[in-house]
Amino acid sequence: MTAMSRAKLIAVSARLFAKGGFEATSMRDIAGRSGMLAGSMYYHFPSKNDLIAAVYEAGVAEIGAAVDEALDKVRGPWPRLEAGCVAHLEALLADSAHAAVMTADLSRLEKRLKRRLVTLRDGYEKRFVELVAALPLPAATDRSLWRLQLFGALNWTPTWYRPGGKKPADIARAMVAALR
Amino acid sequence: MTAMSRAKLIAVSARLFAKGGFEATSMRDIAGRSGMLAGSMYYHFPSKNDLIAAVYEAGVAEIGAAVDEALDKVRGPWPRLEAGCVAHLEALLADSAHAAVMTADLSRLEKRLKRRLVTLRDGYEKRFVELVAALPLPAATDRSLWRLQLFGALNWTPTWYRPGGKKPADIARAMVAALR
DNA sequence: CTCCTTACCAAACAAGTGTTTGTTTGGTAC
DNA sequence: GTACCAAACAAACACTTGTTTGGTAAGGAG
Repeated sequence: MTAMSRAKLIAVSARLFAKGGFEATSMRDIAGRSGMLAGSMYYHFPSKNDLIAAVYEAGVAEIGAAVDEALDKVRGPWPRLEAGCVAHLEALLADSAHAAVMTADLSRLEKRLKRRLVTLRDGYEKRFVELVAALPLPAATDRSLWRLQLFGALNWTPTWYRPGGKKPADIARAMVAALR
Repeated sequence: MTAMSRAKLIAVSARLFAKGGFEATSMRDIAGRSGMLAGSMYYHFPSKNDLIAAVYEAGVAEIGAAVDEALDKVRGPWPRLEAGCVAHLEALLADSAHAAVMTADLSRLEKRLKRRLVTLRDGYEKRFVELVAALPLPAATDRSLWRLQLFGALNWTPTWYRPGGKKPADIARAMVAALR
C-alpha cells in the first residue's frame, strides 16, 4: 500500500531529521532505515524538499493536536498556558515523535520551502499568542517578547535535556512559574 | 604573514559558521571569501575540525572578555546578572562578531571535537553559574533550571531577532526583569 | 648567488550528495 | 491469459564535499 510506505518514510525521516537536521540526513540514510533504496523514495515524494515539508506538516499536526487536547481540559489563563507549555515540551522531548523537527533550523533551506514551513509554524504558535494575550500581565509588559522568552527557553531544552532528570512536564511548569 | 591569514580565515569562518552552521559552510566558501583556494587553508589548519575549534575558541574568548569587562563595572547580584546578560546577548547578535558560533548546534560534530567545544563553552558559562548562585532567589528555586531557562531564552533570540526592532541590550534587560 | 622556508595555486582524489533512468517484480482486473 | 499498475531495484547522472599532492613565486639568510 502506498499509504504504509509513505507513513513509514515520514516517521523514519522525522526521527533522523530531529537528530541530525535536514541537510545532514541523506536520502540514502532514510531509505536504508525504511527498507528500500534511495531512488525508490521518489515514487512517494517528488523531492527531498517535499519530504521535508511532509514531515514538518506531520510534526505540526501532531504537536498541535496534543496542545489542543491539553487545552480542552483546563480553564483559566494561567493553567491554560501551563497546560499548553507542558504539552509543547512533552512533544518536543518525546524521542519517537515527529514534533521535534519543529526546533530544527530553517535558515538554510530554500526560500520557498522555508516560507511554507514558517507559515505552518506560525499557525501552530498562534495558539500561544492567544494564550499569552489572555494573561493578566502588568500593563507595561511586551507580550510578544514575553512569549518569545518563554518559547525560547522551552525550545532550547532539547540542547541540554537528558532523560533521567526532571520530567519534561515539571520543566515546563517550572518555567511558566518562574515567569509569573 | 601567517598570523594575518590565519586571523582572516578565523574571522571569515566565524561569520559563515554563525550564519549557516558548520556543516553547511564548505571550505571552498571560506577560502573564496578569504581570497585563497580551498587547499591553501590546509597550510594554516590541518583540518576543518581544527578550524572549527579555533573559531569556537576565538568566539568564547571574545564573548568571555566582553562579559568580564561588563561585570567589572557593576556591583550587586541583580545588576551584575543583568550586565552579564546584556553583554552576552550583544555579543551574540553583533553580526561581525565571532561569538555567534556559540549558539551553533554541536550535536552532529565528531565526538572528540564536540567534547572540546563543550568544555570551552562550560568554561564560559561558569560565570553565569556564579552570577545565579549569588542571587537572592526563593529557596525552592532550582537554580540550575532557572539559569538554563534564562540562557535558553537569550540563545534562542538569534532565531527571531531582526535588526531595527528592540535593541539587544533592552531585550536582555527585559528578560532578566521578567524572571525577577 | 644559492638555499630554504613561507605561503600559496592548480589539479586531482575518493566519498557522498540529490536525482533520473530503465527495468523488474507482484498482484489485480478484465 | 492478457493487460495493467503500483512499488520497488540497480545503476548511473552531474555535482559537491574535505583532503592530498606536487609545484612555484617571493623573500630572507648564509
